[in-house]
Amino acid sequence: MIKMNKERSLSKNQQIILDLIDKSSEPLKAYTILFNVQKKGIKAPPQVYRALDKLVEIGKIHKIESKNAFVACKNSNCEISKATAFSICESCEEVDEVSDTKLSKFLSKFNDKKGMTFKRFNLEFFGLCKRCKIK
Amino acid sequence: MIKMNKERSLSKNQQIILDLIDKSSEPLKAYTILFNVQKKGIKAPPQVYRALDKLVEIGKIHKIESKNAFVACKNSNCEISKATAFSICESCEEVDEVSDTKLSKFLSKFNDKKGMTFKRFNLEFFGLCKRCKIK
DNA sequence: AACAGTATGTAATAATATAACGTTTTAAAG
DNA sequence: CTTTAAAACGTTATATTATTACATACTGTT
Repeated sequence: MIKMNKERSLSKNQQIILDLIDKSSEPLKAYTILFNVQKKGIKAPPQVYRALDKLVEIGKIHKIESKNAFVACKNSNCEISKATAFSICESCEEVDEVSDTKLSKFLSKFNDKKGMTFKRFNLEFFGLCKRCKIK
Repeated sequence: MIKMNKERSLSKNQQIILDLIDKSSEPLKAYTILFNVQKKGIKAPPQVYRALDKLVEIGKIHKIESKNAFVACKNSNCEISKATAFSICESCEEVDEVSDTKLSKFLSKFNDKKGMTFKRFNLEFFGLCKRCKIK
């Protein structure tokens, strides 16, 4: 395995699965991933879930909780994702990562009244995308 | 003229399940609910999921997406929940509904760069609660 | 009473995720 | 180069979460 600069080198299964998610235009579910990588030798759910867990952990992908599906991180230098926001069209199901400095600053600075310390947040917006509004 | 808050009357199963969630101090999962209401005649998953769907729809409960669990809405007059935020302790698993005017205003006003119109959002903060920080 | 909409009960099954095991590979230190 | 510990792997089985499908019953109008 070739070790790149500061880049963490992914294992074989992790790379196969990241490649698949990366080139997908939509969030992929674990079993969709499984079916699509069986020809590459990944045959069982734990192999997929383990790679997904790791990829999430190192910030290469994010889980869309409301859909149990995974998307590649668009912020190429995002290593550990602690501030994620997504827009989800309820009509066409398109999902996009929202990257807005004001938003992430506001939420990262947000302080709980009850004294909790936040390490991480996940925000999901639902609505209609430009195209679906017209229809 | 008095404008009545059109109270929706809940069905039997909906009421049983709402009561259970309401008096719970923690988010409840669908099958935990099922086991706890079997003595009341609710015997199968679809009965639980149908009631949950309806209760979510009318804003009586919220789903904590990252936990596949349900909590009662604390805003007693919240009819249709379109702006939800929760704090989740990663140590003790305590979940609280965050109600902060600034936060909900900021997020409700948030405009997507890509022209999406948002109807609703769900925000989940993760961290350590007061008590767990001390330990 | 007739109708539409909502809710119910039930069986079967689909979809999502993890446990538990032993083995192999990797990276780094001696 | 060998040792070693951590990480990743492969495999089987099973746990957990959620839905489909269909028949029946209840509720509130007209």
